[in-house]
Amino acid sequence: MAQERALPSVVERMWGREPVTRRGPRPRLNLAAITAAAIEIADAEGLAGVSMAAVAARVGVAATALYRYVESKEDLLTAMADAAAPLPPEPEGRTWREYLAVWTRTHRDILLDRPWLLSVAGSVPPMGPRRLLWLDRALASLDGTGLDDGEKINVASALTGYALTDAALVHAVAGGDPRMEEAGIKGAADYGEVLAGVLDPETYPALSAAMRSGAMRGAEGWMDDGDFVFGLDLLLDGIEALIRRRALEGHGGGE
Amino acid sequence: MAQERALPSVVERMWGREPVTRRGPRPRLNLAAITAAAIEIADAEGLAGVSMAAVAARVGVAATALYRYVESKEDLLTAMADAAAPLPPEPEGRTWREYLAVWTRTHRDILLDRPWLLSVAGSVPPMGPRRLLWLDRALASLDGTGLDDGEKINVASALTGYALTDAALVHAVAGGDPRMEEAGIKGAADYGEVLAGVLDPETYPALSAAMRSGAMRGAEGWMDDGDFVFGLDLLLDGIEALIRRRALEGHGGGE
DNA sequence: TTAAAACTATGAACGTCATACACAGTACGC
DNA sequence: GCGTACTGTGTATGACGTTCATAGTTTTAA
Repeated sequence: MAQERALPSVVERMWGREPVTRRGPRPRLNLAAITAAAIEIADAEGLAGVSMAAVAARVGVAATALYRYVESKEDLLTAMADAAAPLPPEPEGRTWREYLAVWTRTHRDILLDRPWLLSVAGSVPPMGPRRLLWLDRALASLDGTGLDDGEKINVASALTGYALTDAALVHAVAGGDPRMEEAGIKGAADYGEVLAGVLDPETYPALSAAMRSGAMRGAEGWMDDGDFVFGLDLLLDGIEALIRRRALEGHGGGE
Repeated sequence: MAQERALPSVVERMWGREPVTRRGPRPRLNLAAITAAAIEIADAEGLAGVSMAAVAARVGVAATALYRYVESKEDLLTAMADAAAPLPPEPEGRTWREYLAVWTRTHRDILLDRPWLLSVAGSVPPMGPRRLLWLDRALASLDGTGLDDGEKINVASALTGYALTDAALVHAVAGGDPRMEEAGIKGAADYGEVLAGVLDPETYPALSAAMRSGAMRGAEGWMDDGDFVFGLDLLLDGIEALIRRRALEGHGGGE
């Protein structure tokens, strides 16, 4: 039986494999141009501004013309999620730990720069050329550590996840939600203060104590850079421990 | 100056503080009933089925009546994200590590049970009674470890993030996207196989090698339970290292 | 007991959006 | 040069979130 497996058609286009056509007018557009326009809108107005009509207007065609290049708006978002990724950092002779730290931080910074990515990135497994390049570089940095391929992928997944959730949290606490600003909550300190007033110390003993002790207040407050490094080091320490364990187990191709 | 800080009105209602009214007809509904109906719909049909009209129909009022209890659909989603959380697991005399392992796994399983939560959970900082109860229990489990409150919160955040991204990944790879099934990609193994066919070994050396080596294939494939435990242990090992470090530094309240 | 006040739910209406479909125009193959 | 296959357009549709004026209901005050 012939293999039925293929890439979804958007993904095919993300890899530059636009269908070869012989007859008919030359296409005026291509997926990359459409995606770039959509990203510009998202950067300027957020995801809410990205309507098919708005994107089409920006590239100079009617709204329905986009459906020649994309099967649905979902497809467009998928393409955006990949195209928005810049090139991953260069290894430059760094150790795996140094490199993965930079890799994760850059990853997070990209998400903070483009908060709309947060709403899109988690939904689809990475299949585009840019995101997979990031994955490749993470795996490459772990060459010679003794981890097997599956473990390397898991490590990269965990770091990706950390970048994503840290960015989501920072964004949410620091002005991501207009309702918070309306309520006068402008940052982590306010957030903690309000919570401290609401929590019943009997049902929330540990949390209300933490809030009252001012864990969210001051210069060493919540969600500054130190907190990012903190969580990142948690993961990297765990990875380092694993690598050391593998090294002790012997370097053979064991089970 | 009087403190302007307050909770957004939905959040106020999530805490049971519905506004006290004296005159006029008794409200037929409350936020909890609306939220419960919305959750039932989301469980049955996914987030796409949750329209204001559908929710209103389920509780037996006109669509516009909901706006007496909620300022926007966003508000409703926020309330759903909190109400969907069950009670956190009980400590039952477990060590912090045992407890946080159960806590994180349960957290992830909830997200897999209700994939629609994935699209909602990351957007807003937890401010509702249920989600904060989870946070409280995580902090409580770290009592006596020598970590300060800020560190405890960071630990809980990192674990929350891990639960979230692991669930998102499992969901995405295993049937979360109808486009994948259309393309004949039914699981991680197919995913790996297709990628192996697309990747150019020169630009993606590490990744294409991993795919060709079959890292995603077979019983020890991608995204089974072992992979969840793998990443979780990474984090827990890191936390354990931190706790040990703190214990050595001395038990005083020093910086 | 009555009148005003305050609040609830309703129905109709609006603007926006994603998308389907039939059509007109265009370039290539024969 | 004719047919074919493909591209972009215009129109239309149905769903959705939300606004607003209104009718109806319960409580307060006289």
